[in-house]
Amino acid sequence: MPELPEVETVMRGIAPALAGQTLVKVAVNRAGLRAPFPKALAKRLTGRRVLALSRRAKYILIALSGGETLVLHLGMSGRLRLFAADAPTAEPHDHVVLYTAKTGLAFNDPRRFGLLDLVATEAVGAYPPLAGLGPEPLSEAFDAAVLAGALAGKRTPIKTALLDQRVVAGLGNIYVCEALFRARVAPTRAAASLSGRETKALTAAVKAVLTAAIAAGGSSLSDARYRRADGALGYFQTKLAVYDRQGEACPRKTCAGRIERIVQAGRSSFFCPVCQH
DNA sequence: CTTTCGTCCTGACTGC
DNA sequence: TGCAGTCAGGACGAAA
Repeated sequence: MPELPEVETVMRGIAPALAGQTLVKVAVNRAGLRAPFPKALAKRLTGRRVLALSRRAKYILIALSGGETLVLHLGMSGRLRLFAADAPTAEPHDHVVLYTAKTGLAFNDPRRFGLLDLVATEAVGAYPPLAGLGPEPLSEAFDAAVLAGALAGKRTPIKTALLDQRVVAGLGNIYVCEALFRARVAPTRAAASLSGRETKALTAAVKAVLTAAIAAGGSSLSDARYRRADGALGYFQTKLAVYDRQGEACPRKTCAGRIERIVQAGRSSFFCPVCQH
């Protein structure tokens, strides 16, 4: 569900409430999500100070005193909900709740595809889910030459290639569709077939759409599962050009096309067959 | 090696 | 109203 802009928004939302605070209690309501929680997680975390929060790809990293870092992934349906400690709330699927003196932070995830793990801070980069990730799309490490290199020799469709977190980290189904639309590249194109010009346009489109989405607080689609940590909805969904808009007119004013939906690698792709080539 | 496919799980929506 | 079927923002492991 959440992609890079949503994860970034959530991380920024919880950082002020956690950074510098001490964890006074950790409630574990369920043994594990995608991976089992470290044994006795609750006890090991109590008394730790939160040093800093950051994001890598779709992972939120919460660095703690004691040389360990909480690695958190929201999966498809994960949500972090911040509440005041003197007005606690509980909802179904609150799997883990972190408490500071002032606030509680619930990790809620109905589908349980999310991940919460505790890793040695110095080894976070080598932690298997993070180890093979490609460049951060908003960093200077991601440019047209790097993308071209990652796509070289790939026969898979460009849509599928961009979902591969080893190529570029943090994109998901929504923003891949949106970036391809902005770059006017058809999702069915073989990854290695893009011209230098197209690769350049695609790199710029990825950066632009992610930046705009972060500014809007992410996208909250119709099921409204994604929320900011304070409960507010993102509003970038109103600006999506193609995602979930099959049948609608292409938003390019000079284009007479209609948005189509196809399935690639088991995932929906939305695009304009007229102006994306 | 690369690429596709099924699977993990719940909830929301569609159509009969 | 009920119920079966479909689909979902992700990621992994097995299989080809």
